[in-house]
Amino acid sequence: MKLYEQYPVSLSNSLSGKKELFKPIIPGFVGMYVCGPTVYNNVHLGNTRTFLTFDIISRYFRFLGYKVRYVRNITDVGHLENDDDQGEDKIGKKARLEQLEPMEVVKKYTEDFHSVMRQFNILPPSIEPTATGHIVEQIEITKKLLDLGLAYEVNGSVYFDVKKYHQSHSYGILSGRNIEELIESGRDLDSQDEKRDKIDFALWKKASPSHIMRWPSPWGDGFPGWHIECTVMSTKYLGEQFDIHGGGMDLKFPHHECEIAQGTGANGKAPVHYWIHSNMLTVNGQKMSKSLGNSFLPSELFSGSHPMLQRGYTPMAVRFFMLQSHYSSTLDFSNEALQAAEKGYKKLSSALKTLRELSHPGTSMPDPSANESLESLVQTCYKEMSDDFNTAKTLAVLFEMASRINDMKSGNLPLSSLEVENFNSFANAYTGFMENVLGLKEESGSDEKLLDGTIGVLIGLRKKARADRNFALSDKIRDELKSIGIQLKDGKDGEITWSAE
RNA sequence: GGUCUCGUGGCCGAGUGGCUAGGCUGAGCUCUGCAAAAGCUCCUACAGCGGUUCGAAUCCGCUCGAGACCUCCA
Repeated sequence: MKLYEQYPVSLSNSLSGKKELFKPIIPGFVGMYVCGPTVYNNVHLGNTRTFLTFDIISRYFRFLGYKVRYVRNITDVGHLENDDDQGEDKIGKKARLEQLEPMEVVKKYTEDFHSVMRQFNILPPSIEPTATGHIVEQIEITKKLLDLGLAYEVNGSVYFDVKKYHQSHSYGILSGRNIEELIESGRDLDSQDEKRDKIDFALWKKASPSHIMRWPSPWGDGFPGWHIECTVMSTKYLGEQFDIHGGGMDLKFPHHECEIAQGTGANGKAPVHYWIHSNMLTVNGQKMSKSLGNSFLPSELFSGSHPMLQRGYTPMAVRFFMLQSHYSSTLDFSNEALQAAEKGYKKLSSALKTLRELSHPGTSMPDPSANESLESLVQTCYKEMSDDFNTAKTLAVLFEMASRINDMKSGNLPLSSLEVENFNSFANAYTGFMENVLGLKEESGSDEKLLDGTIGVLIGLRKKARADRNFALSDKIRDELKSIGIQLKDGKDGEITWSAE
C-alpha cells in the first residue's frame, strides 16, 4: 500500500470554497502549476511565503510517493503598468530606468530570485518556463480564441470578450464575482478604451513605437497580455486539465479568473481541478507589498539591516516562522514572533542532531506502551500533513517528538525499552518530516568542523579540571567560551557537548 | 460603494459543536559541584451582546474593531 493511499490528502479548494479529498487525474501522479514571480525587481519576503507554501505541498506529495510535476513560471514580459495606458510594461520600464536591456533586467532579478529560493531551502520546480520562451504558443492560442469568436482585434491589440464567454460559460466562478456588478460598479477608465467592455482583458497588446519589448504577430508588433502566459505554459506542460493550480491570494482576481476563462474558452473544459491560494504576509496588520512600501527583502532580513528589524534572522528561523501558521491564514510579521520562532527552530534542530547521535543498544526490557505512543506520534505527523498541509499542527507533533528524543538521550526513555523497528520508524519520521517535508535543514557554519575540533580540546581540559576538582579552572573555561558565544553543556555521564548561540 | 475574510491566553499562532494544539515569555520543581541543556508542573483564552443546542471559541443574528479584493502585486 502506497503512503498516499494510507494517508489520503484533503485540501481547501478555492473553487468550491471547501475542503476536498484530493483525487489526482492520473493515479499516482500530481500536476501542479504555480504562478511565479515577475522579475522586474527583487522578491520580497511576502512573495517567498507563497513559494514556500507550494514547496511544502510538492515536497509532501513526493514524500507520500506521488510522482509530481511542479511547474512554476517566470514572468519576464507583459505585465501592464496600467490597464488603460498604451502598453507600458514593467520589464520595459525598468529597463529604461536602469539603462539596461530588458533581458538584462530579467536575468538580474531571476538570479536574485533563485538565490533567495536556495537560501530558504525552497526546492526548484520540475519545469520553470518563461513567458518570452512561449510567445509562439501565446500567439497560437490567441488566434484560436479569435477563431472561436471569444476574442476581438482592435488596432493591433486583441482582447478577450468576457461577455461573449459568459453567454456559454460562467465568468467569476472562482472569485465569486457577478459579471453585471463588475460591469456596473467597476472603476471607470480615464482614457478612451479600445475594449468593448471594461472587464475585457488583453490577450495581445500592440507595442507603441518606443516600446522595447516587442514581437511580430498577425496583428503587428506587440507583446502578450499577462494572463495568457500561464494558460499557455500550464497547458503545454501539464495538459488541458491538470490537478492543482496555486498562487497568492491576490492573484485570484482577476488573474486566475481570466486563466479559467481563457482555458475553458479555448479548450472547452475547465483547466484546473483544485485551486489553492496562499494568504498574505502582513506587517502591523497590513499586507506586505511593494506599493505600500512596507516590504523588505530577504537579504535585509538575514542581515538585520532594515530599520524595522532589531537584528538579523537566519533563513531557517524564518522558514520555521512561516510554517507555524497555516498557509490559508494571514501571518503577521514582528520581531518578537521571529525571535520566538528562532528559539523554537533551534530546539527542533538540536533534537535532530541528538537523534543522529543515538544508537539503539538492542531491546532488553520492552515497554509496549512506550512503543505504542511513539508510533502514534508518527501516525499523527502524516495525519496532520494530509489534512490540508497543516504545518502548524505537524510542528506541534514534532515538538512532542523532540521531547521524546531528549528523553532518550537523558535516559528518561531508555532505548532498550523500544523495539528496534519502532525506534527506526520514529527516527525516520522525525528526520523525514523535518528535512524532507518541512525542509528545515540544519544550519551550520562552514568552519564547523574546525571549530568542533578546537572546542573538543577545550572540553578535554575542562574534563580534566573537573576530575581534579579544580572548579575555578573548569568554570573559567566554560565562562570564557560562553562570553564568545559557545555554550558548554555537561551531561550526566560526564560527556560535555557544546552549541553556538 | 460592491464582494469577502478575520478578531483566540503576556506575545505569535493551531483548532470549527463536547476529548481544554504547539512555540515563545514568566514562575516553580527535578537533575547538576555551580551552571547550561533537558524533563516535569503552573499561569487555561477564544471582541461584545443575543439566539439555536443537553452542550459553542466552533452554528445563526446584531454591534464594534481590523484587513483583503474590486488597479500591478505572491
